[in-house]
Amino acid sequence: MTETTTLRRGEARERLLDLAERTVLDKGFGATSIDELIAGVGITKSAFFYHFKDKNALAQALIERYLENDAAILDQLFARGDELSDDPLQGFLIGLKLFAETLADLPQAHPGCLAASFVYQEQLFSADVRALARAGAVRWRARFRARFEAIAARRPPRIPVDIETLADMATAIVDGGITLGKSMKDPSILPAQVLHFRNYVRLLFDDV
Amino acid sequence: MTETTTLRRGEARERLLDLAERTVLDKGFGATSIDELIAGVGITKSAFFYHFKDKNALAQALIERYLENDAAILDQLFARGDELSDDPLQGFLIGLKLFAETLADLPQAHPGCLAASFVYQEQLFSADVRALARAGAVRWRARFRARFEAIAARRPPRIPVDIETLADMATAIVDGGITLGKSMKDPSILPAQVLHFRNYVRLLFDDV
DNA sequence: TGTACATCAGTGAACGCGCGTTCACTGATGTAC
DNA sequence: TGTACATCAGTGAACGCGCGTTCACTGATGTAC
Repeated sequence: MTETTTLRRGEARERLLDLAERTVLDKGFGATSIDELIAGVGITKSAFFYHFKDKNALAQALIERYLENDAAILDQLFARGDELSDDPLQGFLIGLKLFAETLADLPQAHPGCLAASFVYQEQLFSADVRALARAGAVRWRARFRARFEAIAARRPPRIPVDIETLADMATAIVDGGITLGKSMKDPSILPAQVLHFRNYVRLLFDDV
Repeated sequence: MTETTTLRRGEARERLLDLAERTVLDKGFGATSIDELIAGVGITKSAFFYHFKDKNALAQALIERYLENDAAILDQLFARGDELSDDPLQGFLIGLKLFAETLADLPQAHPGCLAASFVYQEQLFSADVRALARAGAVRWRARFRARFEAIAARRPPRIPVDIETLADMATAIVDGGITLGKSMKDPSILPAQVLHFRNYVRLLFDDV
């Protein structure tokens, strides 16, 4: 496969991003060298610098793509949940279940959370990239917060809870589940954690 | 402060570990150079290699020390919880509250989870170090699993849950809470997440 | 339809720097008798 | 208490390699007229 095949327009860039994402999740951004990326894609180093002005620009493109992608997935799953129930709580519980199932159906373990992997390498990145990574967490918070406010407006929780930190729990449990699953090399950990979070929401807001 | 002061026996090694831990949590193991560590401690590079046969030996010492340390803290807090109540559930709930308070009282944000930071840099470490990091998660699982089994033996949970994944939830929420807190630069996130986990345990096993 | 030009997607060679690691050597401290 | 020796905790200089980055240049593709 050292064979050089001609790439379609824009394809080299996509391939660089794909390979970089996998590699960064595997060994971190700092340990991912431009040399190994270009070797994997089959272009020269100068071609890399044609697509990205420096290594930080790669990080930026990587995280933008990652955040857009997971926002789209969550939008889709929770929209489907709301199609199946008019009640905001039930729709949300369905969405969470769909999310857990989606994660469980992934052929191999979820490769990792790119944003989380950046958190532990902060000093490697420019301020823009760090701001972008933080914006990811802020978006998750806003998404779940809005939902929990709608749920709590209909029915108060069984015990008093703070809505914002409850929203953050979604982020924390997904990130923690990914990390633990990666550490234990057990792909079933992440979906199981999502279902525990779902249980907690049920116990808080549902009659059970 | 470039002043060279004589170090007590074994002190240079400790200082290397202290500085290395902070630096690794800040920017990752790969991005932490031996040069900056020795500059910070005030010894030469050769002295570093006197204390650690190579950089991986530093990683090994770092994670061993970290795991011992957090096991000791948890032992102490949950032992105190059990002193204050004979019921395994109540003792555990007290322990979790003490844990959240301890985290909240830290002067600055919890600097990070060393084991988690290693997960995203796997390829940098020898197999021994990777095994050691994984052993940390296994120990947390065993600790919480034993406790939940004792709790469930007295009183069944309100809804059926798997004990092992519930035990893992402690690890996931702490790790996720640390990462999110670090990302948002908000030290209150981690203790709040621990308290949500505590709520979940209460809702599962307590009359509320 | 043909031609001129702009843009796209690269090539190839060189660069300097920082990194982890090695090696021969050394002064201070601790221990045995 | 004195001396011999071992161990501890380093020093200083050199190493080669891989890294990200720069620069001048180029062939293929797309667009305007």
